[in-house]
Amino acid sequence: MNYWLMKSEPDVFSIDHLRKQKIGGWDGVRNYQARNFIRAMKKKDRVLFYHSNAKPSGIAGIMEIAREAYPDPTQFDPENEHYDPGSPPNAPRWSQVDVKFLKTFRKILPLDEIRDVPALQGMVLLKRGRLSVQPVTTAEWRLILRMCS
DNA sequence: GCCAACGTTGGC
DNA sequence: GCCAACGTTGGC
Repeated sequence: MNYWLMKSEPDVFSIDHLRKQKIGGWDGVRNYQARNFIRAMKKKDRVLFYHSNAKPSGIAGIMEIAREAYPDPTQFDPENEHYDPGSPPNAPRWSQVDVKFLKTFRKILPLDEIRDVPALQGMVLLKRGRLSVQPVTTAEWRLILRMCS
């Protein structure tokens, strides 16, 4: 079992949206490093749902991988804001996964609280602020779940 | 809305 | 292959 963290702006897609629809497609990732993590995800892997550009920004809950990587259709849709005319149809550049809602934390875990926890100083979230899909260690996962459950 | 960080693009 | 210009992310 691997653990991950994925970011979304709640104005666009929040954990409440996912809770209502139960399963959602995580499309629109347009960064190669993030894409490579998407492609490494396995069914049942667990994911922290992070709200970015929020008040406050932080971890809102958890989900799991419901479907492993497949081509993100929005890359071929000229009407879509994530359209990528350079993506070869026979070797699509961008992938997505489907995620399943598991739980909303009673209280969001804000970024500034994460910064205050010594055991979480190594989180990719703190070191690589702009990466929208990133791995989480087992120790980080367990601690965050303990803090938020 | 500002701006720092950083990824991508494209000229050379 | 370098690097300046530019665009995007995301905290504040």
